[in-house]
Amino acid sequence: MKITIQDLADHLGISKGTVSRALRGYADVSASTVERVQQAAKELGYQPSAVAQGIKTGLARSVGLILLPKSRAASRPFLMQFINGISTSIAKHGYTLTVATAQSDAEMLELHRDLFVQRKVDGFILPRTMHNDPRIQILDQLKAPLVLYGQTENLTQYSWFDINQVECFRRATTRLLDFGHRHLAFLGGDAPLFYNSLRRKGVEFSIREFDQEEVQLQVFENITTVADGLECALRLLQSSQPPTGFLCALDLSALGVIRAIKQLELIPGEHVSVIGYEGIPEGEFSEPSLTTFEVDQYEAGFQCGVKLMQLIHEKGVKVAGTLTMAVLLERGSDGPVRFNSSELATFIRNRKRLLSSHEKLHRMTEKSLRN
Amino acid sequence: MKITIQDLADHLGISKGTVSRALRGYADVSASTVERVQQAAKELGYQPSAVAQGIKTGLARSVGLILLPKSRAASRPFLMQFINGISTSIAKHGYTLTVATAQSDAEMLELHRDLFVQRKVDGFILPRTMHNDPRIQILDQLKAPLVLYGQTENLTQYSWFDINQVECFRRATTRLLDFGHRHLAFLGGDAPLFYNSLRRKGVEFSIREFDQEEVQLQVFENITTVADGLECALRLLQSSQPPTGFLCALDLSALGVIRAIKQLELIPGEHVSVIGYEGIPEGEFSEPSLTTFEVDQYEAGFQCGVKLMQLIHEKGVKVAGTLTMAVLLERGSDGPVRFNSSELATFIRNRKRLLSSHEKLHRMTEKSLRN
DNA sequence: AAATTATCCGAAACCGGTTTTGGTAATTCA
DNA sequence: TGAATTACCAAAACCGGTTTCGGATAATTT
Repeated sequence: MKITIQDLADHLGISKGTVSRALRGYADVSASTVERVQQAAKELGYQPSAVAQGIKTGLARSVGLILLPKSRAASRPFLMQFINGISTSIAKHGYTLTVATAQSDAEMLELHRDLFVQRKVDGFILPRTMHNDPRIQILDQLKAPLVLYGQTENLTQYSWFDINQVECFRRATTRLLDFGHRHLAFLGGDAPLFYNSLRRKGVEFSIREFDQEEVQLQVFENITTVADGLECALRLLQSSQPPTGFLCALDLSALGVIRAIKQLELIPGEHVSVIGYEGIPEGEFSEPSLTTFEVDQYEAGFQCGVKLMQLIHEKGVKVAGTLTMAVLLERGSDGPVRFNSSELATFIRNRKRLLSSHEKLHRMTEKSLRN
Repeated sequence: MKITIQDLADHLGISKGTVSRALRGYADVSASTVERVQQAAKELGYQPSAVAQGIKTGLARSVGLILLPKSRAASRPFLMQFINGISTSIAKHGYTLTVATAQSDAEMLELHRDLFVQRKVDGFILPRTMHNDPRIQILDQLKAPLVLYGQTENLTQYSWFDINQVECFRRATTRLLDFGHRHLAFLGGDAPLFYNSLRRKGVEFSIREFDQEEVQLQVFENITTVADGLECALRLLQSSQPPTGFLCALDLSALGVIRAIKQLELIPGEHVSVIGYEGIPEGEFSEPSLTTFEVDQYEAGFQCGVKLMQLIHEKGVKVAGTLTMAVLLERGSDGPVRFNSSELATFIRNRKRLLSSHEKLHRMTEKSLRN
């Protein structure tokens, strides 16, 4: 059924070794033979079996990406373009992407080991790096090539790609400070993941740089969904010292904050400012649209793929990290401070008290409009 | 470095053939030898190379899934759980998932052929089936096992899995008709994809079933994003015969419709009803929350994986299709009709005229509240 | 014209497994 | 006790490629 190199050799009346050397571009094959072989290969639709090639070369020509779908909220938006980027860059080397999912941390580690030991993949891309990432320890032991998407401890030993998240959050924070905000809240994401400390560090760095004792910062962690952000912001805004500016580690939580602000009948971007991070599509359609840093996930995947190909093919290549910037999308969810924290607290309290009468009024105008 | 079957055989002082037969469970190996081999394999961490196995068995033990990221909007939400489902079901057979992306339709076809001819995958899962899907033609030619996620022409020849979308949209439509709606709009999705005709068929079926000449249906196609839905609904609602009920092939467009309704200062679920399909997370957090059919993408992927494993392993197995239902999430975006189409048109016209004065009034109350 | 060197290709070894074949020793049966 | 099985395993063939080795022929040099 499927045509093999032997079939091709028989068809041409030459040995299969010569066919192989012709197709691999060895010098000791005459130009005319190379021509004939290539021609026949195309005609008969011959392509060497990757499996058979792999046995001699020791390479599976595949790259592993293992996902943990339980952390659904955070990994959903970035996935498609990230996969696209990896796939596109490694395709140039004849590589494909092997994607597997694990239901637990333990299973994830096993999967990494098994996939490499069984030679189903030649290396890994590790997204969502953790503090003292256990995946790295295992793969180091196996001497498996790996590229990190994100940073971690002992970075000089690895190839990695990341957005300069410290700088992003430094800029975001400085932006709010320049707008006159003095009471800020940082809603962090998944605590065990390395990105979280980086983003927080950026916020703290900016405040220290600002050199003002008067700045108040409240820090929270594990705010990863819209619901989390909504709940957290509702609570904070109704406290006695509400923040007037929210720095959110994730767009999803920022959308929740915006929702909370609107629920309290305040105007996001006027009464309270919000800045997110990641650039998910929903942010564009939110009202007001979300000011955020847009991360190019395609590019991230692409670069990770390039680095992994280097590690696998260019022996003795030095590992290297790359840090790029995300683009700040200045949209509608932030702006100059209108109230300071105390004024905001009063405003919210009053508004709350008047809410019932306001509702009545609103219903009245509604009724009058209908008729 | 990596331990081979020969290493293991040498270590045990037996031939590699016996090691292989012991591990593969052949009967002509003594129980004690099997025991010794398994023990040693575990101790030395030996796992057979999938590449080397594949050369003799002819199987790569991988399944192909090729994505077209340009159709970003529609494929984004379902991806993660779908991949998870496939990966989980095929893992039981030692299979992994090979994911590749194509930038064009032509490249997609090439990729299918190449991956199979190079024996990088043993079969394919084809999501987002099209009318006269060209992928199927190519794979049929190669006699490549395939499973469709979705339906198409000549279905009896293939294994497939799908949601009964005709029934979903029949129910959705009947629901709106029962609510008293008589002017409906169907916002279809990607026209070349097969699902689109199915969903439309469900709508038309319900209306025919209802046996009323008085029902008005407007049909649109290629409404695939929030922006599309917003634009289309804005236009329709401001026409002389606006629909009071929207049936959306995709949640994303339904969210756009909701936005349009709110932009016209109408209340979704009261003045105008909207029903979506797919059950994306955003629908839960929309205001009002979106009435929609929740599709279990994990289950879909899982079943596709199961069917493909059957095709590959159980020779002579009959192809089979499976049709399941999605769950209707009765949420806030639909309800009993308040105005008929003409009344709604008048209402919208009046409201528009009064909008400026309303705005003034609103700003006044706003000001009064602030002080 | 003989010696040397290039050119080109067939033959064979090899990669790491699986599967078949065949032979020896132990067991069962007559 | 001898013949026929049976149990077990080593050896070898094989899968479809790659790569090494060596030899034949043609081209060049002396």
